[in-house]
Amino acid sequence: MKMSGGVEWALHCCVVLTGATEPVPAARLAAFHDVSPTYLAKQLQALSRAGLVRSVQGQAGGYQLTRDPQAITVLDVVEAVDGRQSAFVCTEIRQRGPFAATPEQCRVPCGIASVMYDADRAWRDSLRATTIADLAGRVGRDVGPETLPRAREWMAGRSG
Amino acid sequence: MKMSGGVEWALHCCVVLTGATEPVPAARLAAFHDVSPTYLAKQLQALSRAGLVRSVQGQAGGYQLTRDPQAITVLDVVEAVDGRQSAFVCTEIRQRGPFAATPEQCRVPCGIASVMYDADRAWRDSLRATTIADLAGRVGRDVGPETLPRAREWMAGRSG
DNA sequence: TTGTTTCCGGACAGTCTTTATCCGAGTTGA
DNA sequence: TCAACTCGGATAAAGACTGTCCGGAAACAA
Ligand code: SF4
Ligand code: SF4
Repeated sequence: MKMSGGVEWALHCCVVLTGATEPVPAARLAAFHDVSPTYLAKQLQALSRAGLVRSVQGQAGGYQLTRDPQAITVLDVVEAVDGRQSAFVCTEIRQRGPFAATPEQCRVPCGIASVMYDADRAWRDSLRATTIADLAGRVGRDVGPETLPRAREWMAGRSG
Repeated sequence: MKMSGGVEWALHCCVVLTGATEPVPAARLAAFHDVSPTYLAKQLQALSRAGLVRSVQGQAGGYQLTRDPQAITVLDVVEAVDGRQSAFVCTEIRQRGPFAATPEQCRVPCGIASVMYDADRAWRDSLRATTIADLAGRVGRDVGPETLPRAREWMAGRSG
């Protein structure tokens, strides 16, 4: 029951991209967070596949958000990186053993699976309620008002 | 983001133990579900450590619930087997890189972590809303009214 | 055109958690 | 007393996650 650590990286990258006006290279994002550049690239590719960020190739290329930060939820990022399926996977053990249920009795998910899926839905609903814009606003408030412009400037610059 | 498969086994065992009047050996429970006896034993040990079931040793030993099934929630079982900590673990990457936050700024969890913890709380609340008794009732309804007494009889018997 | 910068995708080790198994300690019942 | 049966924790095998690498393709500048 452990979520992929890359989710945290991806969320941080999305927040940082909120304040960027030009495409930001993956290497720059990795240097900003001091994490493995190659592994972060993998997470960014997942985001790109999900359509959350657009990848611009070429000399001034990099990544940028495809839509308004207000239209991207935390759930979108989590599902893009960590997968879309429920944490609970039913092994259908009720169809095994001496008192196995018949396949016709297993048309509908049993009570155990239902409870698990309901909980998973509640989890996802909670994540869907917050957008990247909300996160960016809160992070900006936490870190102080003068840091964000400096970070934005560092992103645009050549070396840091 | 995958939950331990043993959670499903443990929940099934708790439901089965609902209708047992004497201690049921782990081997019997394993045979009932046709799963690895030794590995199931490990899950039962976790349940025992959490105080959900009582282990009776000796010749007629086995496992039995410690309290009323109505007083055991699904969350209790999940936390006993799969652990009690949140799926999201913060790596504190905000303290790394050229724009690292100072430790005094990191007294409180940031917005990203807060959202994750809130979602985790919603998940746990949802699991806490259902008890083992509810599950047993629903499973009994799904599987038909005549199966449960037969299963109970099989549990008490010697071989089968 | 040519060269540089950048992303993309898959193939490849290292590391950690999950899965599965074994044998000894302890208890019950005869 | 004795024997049989049980749980319990320590011990290997398997798989998933983490991290790395390289060749290819696309865009831009000279
Ligand atoms: S009873 Fe529910 S949890 Fe168990 S195998 Fe069937 S669907 Fe899965
Ligand atoms: S900003 Fe939040 S998620 Fe990121 S390292 Fe800090 S506490 Fe963790």
